[in-house]
Amino acid sequence: MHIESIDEQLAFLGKGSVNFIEKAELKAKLARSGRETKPLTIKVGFDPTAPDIHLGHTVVIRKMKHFQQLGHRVIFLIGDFTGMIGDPTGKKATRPALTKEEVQANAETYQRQVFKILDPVKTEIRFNSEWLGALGAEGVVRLAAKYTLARILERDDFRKRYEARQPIAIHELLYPLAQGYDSVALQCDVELGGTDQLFNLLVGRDLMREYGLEPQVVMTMPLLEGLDGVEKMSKSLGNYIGINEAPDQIFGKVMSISDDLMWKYFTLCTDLTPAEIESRRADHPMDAKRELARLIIRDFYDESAAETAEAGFRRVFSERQAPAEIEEKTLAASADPQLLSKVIAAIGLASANKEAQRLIAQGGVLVDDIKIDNVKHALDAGAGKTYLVKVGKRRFARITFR
RNA sequence: GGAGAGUUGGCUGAGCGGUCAAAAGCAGCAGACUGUAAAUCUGCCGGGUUCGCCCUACGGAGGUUCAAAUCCUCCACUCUCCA
Repeated sequence: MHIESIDEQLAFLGKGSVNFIEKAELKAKLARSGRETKPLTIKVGFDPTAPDIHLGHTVVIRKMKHFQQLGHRVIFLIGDFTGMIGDPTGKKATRPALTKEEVQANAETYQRQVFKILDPVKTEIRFNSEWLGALGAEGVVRLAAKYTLARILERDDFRKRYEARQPIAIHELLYPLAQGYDSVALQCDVELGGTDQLFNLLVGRDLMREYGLEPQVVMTMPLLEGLDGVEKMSKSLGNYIGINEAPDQIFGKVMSISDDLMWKYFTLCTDLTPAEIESRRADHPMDAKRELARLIIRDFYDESAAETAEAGFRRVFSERQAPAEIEEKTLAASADPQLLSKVIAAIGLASANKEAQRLIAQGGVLVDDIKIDNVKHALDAGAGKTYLVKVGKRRFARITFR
């Protein structure tokens, strides 16, 4: 991709961003890069412990791609050293240190997923233990000497935890410094991150100045709310759309986000221009959302996968039919009838017998398309008997007694 | 080293001897409605059960009591103040 004017490049790169510090500096860097035909170095850090990439991660990764499209060099930095600290924005401060093998395995998982979006040729994968590990105790002390406690406590979550009398371990204070030092070591031109990373990214600027380098430009991207529409998308909250998930799963999950939130997904999870997104607002919300789901699936699979997923969705939810492929389950046959609730629990359509009873009582269970609301309903479990069981709107199984 | 405060279900957060499987909110699940797994409304939301009850649960271990999330002792962890 080639965009002639630097102002157009700036607009392209800035799409969707929240903080952009300083735009003028990036403009100068872009101009110089063009003059000297020397690509800029863009860094983004990733946690080595969670190699399952979801749509939330792709917001920043997509931005990395935009820089690549303009010919710049992107560093996918795996924070194997900082991972020992664990970014304190989370609740759990300290995480177990990973072994070299685990880090390596996670890195490979990352690569498999991340190259669905990024250009492998223009991507460099690095590990920050390379330079942070080499720092040693003395180096850490020297690095720590470059910052003050007051400045560290400017960070919002540190300040809040401090004021709320919540524990802050000393090593957590080193996290921003370590991350900032990454920028020094790599001599970054730009660092990208979520808005929650703003402080850490700015520390990188400060440290680069301290080390006599041109400070990096900092750009932050909004955090993407998950399926619940409230919390940030994360694996631990279970409100995520994983890029490795099956297309029909992705389709259904996208359709479950609220009409309001859909526009944010359009902005952050597709490459449509702001004008193109605006024009979608005239569409029926359901049609717009279907297109969004297709676009997202196409990024990670292809057009035909997107179409198949959409057809499956229409079949199950619009037409209320059983999906084309249904999981087959086999249970041991018995001369005695088997309680439906126990059967449902046994094949995993409910977590427990109690839960299955609840679902039946609430009218959420269909056997062979007939609603069963009697908790004591039992199935004839003779050999060869087979049933199509539907629990809720989207859990199906075909059970056969053998 | 001393003095005090605190630790409740996935999360936030009430309860402070029985009526507590534990208020409320969030998240989750189901139903109705629909335009979709949107929105809204309603219900459910530890497990087992011969549906009588039984078991597990309020940081951990003991104890007092007919009865403890609630009282006592010790332990662990966190915070505050003093030194």
